Amino acid sequence: MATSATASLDLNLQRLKALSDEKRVRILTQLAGGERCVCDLTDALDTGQSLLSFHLRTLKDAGLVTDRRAGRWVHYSLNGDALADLEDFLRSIREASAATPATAEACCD
Amino acid sequence: MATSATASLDLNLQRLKALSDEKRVRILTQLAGGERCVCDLTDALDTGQSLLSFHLRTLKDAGLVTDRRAGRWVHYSLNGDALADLEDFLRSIREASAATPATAEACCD
DNA sequence: TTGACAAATCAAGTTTTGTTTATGTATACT
DNA sequence: AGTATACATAAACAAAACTTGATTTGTCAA
Repeated sequence: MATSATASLDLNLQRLKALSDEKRVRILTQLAGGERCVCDLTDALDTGQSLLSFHLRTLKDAGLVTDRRAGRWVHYSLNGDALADLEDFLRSIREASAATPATAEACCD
Repeated sequence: MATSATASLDLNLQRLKALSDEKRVRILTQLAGGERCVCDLTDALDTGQSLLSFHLRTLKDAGLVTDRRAGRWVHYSLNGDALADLEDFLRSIREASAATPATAEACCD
């Protein structure tokens, strides 16, 4: 068990919601290649600046990305720890499942 | 690298969407405790039967759960492989991120 | 200080998604 | 057969999310 205990169910849910949009997932894969400023992302994702800003805020509120101001530009980068937390959350469900006997309680017999 | 290559980006996205609802996450945590029939889940989640059926279908369409008919009852159980695929997908993004040099290409200097 | 540029915010409109209610289908029991 | 139970589906509605366009904030350069 790693750091998953640090992320509450609500936080994990917020992060899952943040990842439930294609554009936001694409943003993350872009950021996986390193820090990016918004102007680069608008080019890469072919999206309006305002819309991109909206999605970046969603990701930032969920703690999945961080931002850094540099002059006129704002650089975004991926927060790997948040992703790791989410992996741990999913694993905890999966491992609980694996631990249950194959023949679980019959529900209504 | 495990089985993640088997799940396309679209499938991973569909699964992330399926996990972006609190009730559906709670269903999964219930199923982590073993196979459950719908009637048990309605009790556990305090949700109408119809609504539960809707959410179960969403999970099933995403491949996150499987169902098994037994007489009048339908038993649902969690598909651990699908969760594992999702973990691998998140990890692949995270590890790509970790592999990039700390000082990435400056975007607009 | 003025103008230009990068990005965020706001206020709309549109689309998706979740919820409810009613109905349909399948199985079991008598 | 007929009835009851367990679950799925359909339509109508409500709520949330996404998208767009206009405006605002912050920064830099002349």
